[in-house]
Amino acid sequence: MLDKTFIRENLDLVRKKLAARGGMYPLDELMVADAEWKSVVLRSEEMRRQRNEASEVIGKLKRAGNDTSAQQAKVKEISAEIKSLEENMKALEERLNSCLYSIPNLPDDSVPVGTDESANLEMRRWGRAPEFDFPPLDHVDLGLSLGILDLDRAAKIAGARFSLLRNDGALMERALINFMLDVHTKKHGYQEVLPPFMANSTSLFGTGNLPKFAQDLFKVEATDYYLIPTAEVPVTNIYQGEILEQAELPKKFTAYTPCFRSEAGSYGKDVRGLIRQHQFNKVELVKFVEPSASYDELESLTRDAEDILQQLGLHYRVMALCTGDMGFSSAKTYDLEVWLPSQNRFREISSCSNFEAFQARRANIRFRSEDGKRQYLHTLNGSGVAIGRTWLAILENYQQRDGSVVVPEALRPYMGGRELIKKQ
RNA sequence: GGAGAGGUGCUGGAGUGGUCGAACAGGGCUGCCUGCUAAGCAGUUAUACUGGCAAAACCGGUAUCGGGGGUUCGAAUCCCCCCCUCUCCGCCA
Repeated sequence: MLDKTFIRENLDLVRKKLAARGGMYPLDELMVADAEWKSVVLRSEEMRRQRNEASEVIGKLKRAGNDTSAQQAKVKEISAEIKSLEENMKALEERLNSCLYSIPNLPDDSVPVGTDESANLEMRRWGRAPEFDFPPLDHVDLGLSLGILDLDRAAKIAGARFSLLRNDGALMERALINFMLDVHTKKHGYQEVLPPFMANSTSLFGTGNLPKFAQDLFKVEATDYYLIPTAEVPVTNIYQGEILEQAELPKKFTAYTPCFRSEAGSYGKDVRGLIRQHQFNKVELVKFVEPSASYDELESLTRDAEDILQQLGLHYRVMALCTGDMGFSSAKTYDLEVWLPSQNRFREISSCSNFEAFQARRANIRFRSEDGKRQYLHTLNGSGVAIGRTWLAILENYQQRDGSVVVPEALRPYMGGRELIKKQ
């Protein structure tokens, strides 16, 4: 959510930056509603002032034993008018908020301008694609033949876009979770948290998932609970409504959670395999930082996520998303894309974003600066990294001619020293 | 799920219809005092929106005592609904 006052005072800039994102946003409607709202507020405040004054007089007269029925009748009228003004105000507020809530964050000046992913900018690349002297299989064929992946049974249990891992497949998934958490806590200094896997609508509003993206979420019927689409939601909301001290910043958290996404609107996309699932595991990184530090923190957060891929020896590149390809709440996003031999291209495995104060304003997360002033802090997060996609990337990149898969060295201590996954 | 207790400012904690943005204490800040420390004395100490202003300072207004609604001329205080915390019972991994 943007600051209403900022929009009002920088309308041209806001218009320009939103144009870079593409899409239509109700800026003019917002301004009109805001002006109307203001005039109604002014009137209702004036009426309240009158009521307060008159009521005080009545109190005094009554204590002196005077009759006050005439004054009371008058105040009653005032109250009636206030009530109608308030109804008007509420309607305007709703209109104003629905505009405000539908406007995305403004892209940072350093974000490349463009309408779709073709305008994303490659920042750097690490490692090299493995070369095979045999036709490489994709992770589905590998996983099925190794007996570590069972999609038919998963479909029976739940449906399409679910998976069942078995034996070393399940073990490797668990190993990846532990490996990533260890790296982020021990090497990168993040505090590990294990949050609820469901969150209420207030929390989802705070991160910007609601109200606009309700269709992407699974909601638990007859409750206000949603399955979290990412750990970003519960972890960012840890400090919802709080005021932190400047000295405690930055605060850095890492969390493992499963993630649940309806994937509405992605019918026919990535239907094969584990790339796009209704449920997947992820280790997330979340930071609460001072505004002046947030872009440096985005760089280091991205490096922290990259470190995982480097330790696993997976070839990847870092993309700066362009204005048209960024998520709703983000001011700047780097995607990490890992090499997938079966597709002969890079696929997203992590997304690292600086939200500036966009989420902090929605979730009301502030900090007290050294001069005692309260202001919104900046939030960031990034996948550190997606477990499911790492799992399949390892299968594809480390496959052998005989269909077995070499376990990356960094992962072996987490798999009882196992060096190779063979047919089970 | 049943019964009960409670949710007030940075903290503790008063306050059962008007003079309450809220006693009192603690903490914080400013000044005085002081060889140093401790103590003492005086003052000060919320947030949001909004009017005056180009802006800040400042002055004024409105709102805020878990959230929402109601009663009333007037609500922290009365009534209703909801949320959260605690205790006991039931159920349960």
